[in-house]
Amino acid sequence: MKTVYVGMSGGVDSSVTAALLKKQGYNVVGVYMKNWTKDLPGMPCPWKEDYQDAKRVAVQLKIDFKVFDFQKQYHQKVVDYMIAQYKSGKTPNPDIMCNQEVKFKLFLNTALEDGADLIATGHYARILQAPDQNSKPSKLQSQLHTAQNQEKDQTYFLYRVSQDALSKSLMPIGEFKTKSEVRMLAKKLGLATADKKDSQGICFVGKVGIREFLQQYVSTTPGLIFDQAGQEIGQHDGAIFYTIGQRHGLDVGGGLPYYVTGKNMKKNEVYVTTNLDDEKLWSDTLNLTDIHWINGVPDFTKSYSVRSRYRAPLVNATLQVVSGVVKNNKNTLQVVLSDKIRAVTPGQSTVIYDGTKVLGGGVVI
RNA sequence: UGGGGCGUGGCCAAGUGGUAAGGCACCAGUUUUUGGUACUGGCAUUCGCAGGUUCGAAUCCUGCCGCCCCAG
Repeated sequence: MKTVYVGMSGGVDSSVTAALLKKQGYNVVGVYMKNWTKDLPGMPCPWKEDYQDAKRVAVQLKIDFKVFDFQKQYHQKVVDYMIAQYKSGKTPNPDIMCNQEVKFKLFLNTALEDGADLIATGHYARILQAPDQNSKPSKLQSQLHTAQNQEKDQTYFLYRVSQDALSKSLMPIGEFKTKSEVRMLAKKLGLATADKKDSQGICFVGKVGIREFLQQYVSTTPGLIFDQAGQEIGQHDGAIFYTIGQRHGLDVGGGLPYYVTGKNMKKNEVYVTTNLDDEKLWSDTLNLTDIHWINGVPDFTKSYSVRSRYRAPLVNATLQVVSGVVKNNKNTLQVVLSDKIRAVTPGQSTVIYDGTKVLGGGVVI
């Protein structure tokens, strides 16, 4: 009997994951990852409640339950990264980093050392064993595929997970076509979390305003806001708080809404436009760095589809290596899109798909 | 101090006798395991101030205050 450690967040999805695997005959151990416990202004940390919900479900399922305390590492790998990125004017995606570093590295390794054969999470994504096209006596490889539920697909957050980690992971929720099916099953099993509201905001931290969060760690000074004509139209309280495409929070009114088109961290200036068609807001080429390929470098002569923010529609694209050979490293990859997309933002990730298969992706420069 | 114009919620702005449109911003909620976007709702008992006319005025009259433009 294989032992699987299930990351239980206290939500429905991971609760059902644990229940399903138990039913399938695994020796299931529930694990609550204690990554963040700090209250923030306007957002008390939900960890205690989440922990209790996870524990409650573990008791209902009669499975072992453990707590892994990763607070220190979460802070180093996710929070520090996030703050550093914001300071440099980028808009990072902490949850992608969390999956890469915490869930599918630290949690995986800790679980394996603790006696696990596999880990599992409640992600809406599928891990499929399929033949490696490139190997001669085609061996099986672990691939990441989009969830059956296209609406909830979470592969966007998972493109940085390694193939090796995938080979030791299970994501049974990816087979569900709708969220309500997951909920119904949870209800049928009588799980305590069946009706718990979906969580939002930064994973583990909760639904904090990014502004309140950053204010805990950086000091800011007011700066100027300029419109598309170069006219000064107002003041902001720190360029770090603003991101491309953003509309609210500028506190400047007039006739039309203002959208952020860019910013200069050094001058502490924010640039905006009232024109939704402004070319600064739309682009059909993206340059990516920090490329990560799950199953190796793909065929650049083919065309793929691409997603540059969570839940955004897929856009057809071709890939071009700008410098050097693109492996899992720092070379630049240019992505040419078939259609323009709005508000491409440095620091955010773009994920590349071949049908339902996730090839990998990179971070927008 | 000759001529002309204007003053409506934080901003822009309809409304010129019948009892305050709309947009932006802001706030709240919805959607969303990042940021952001989008959507829904809320938001002036009151129209620079003071009098007057009228059944009734932000809308007409008078005075005052403030701002802008053209003159000289």
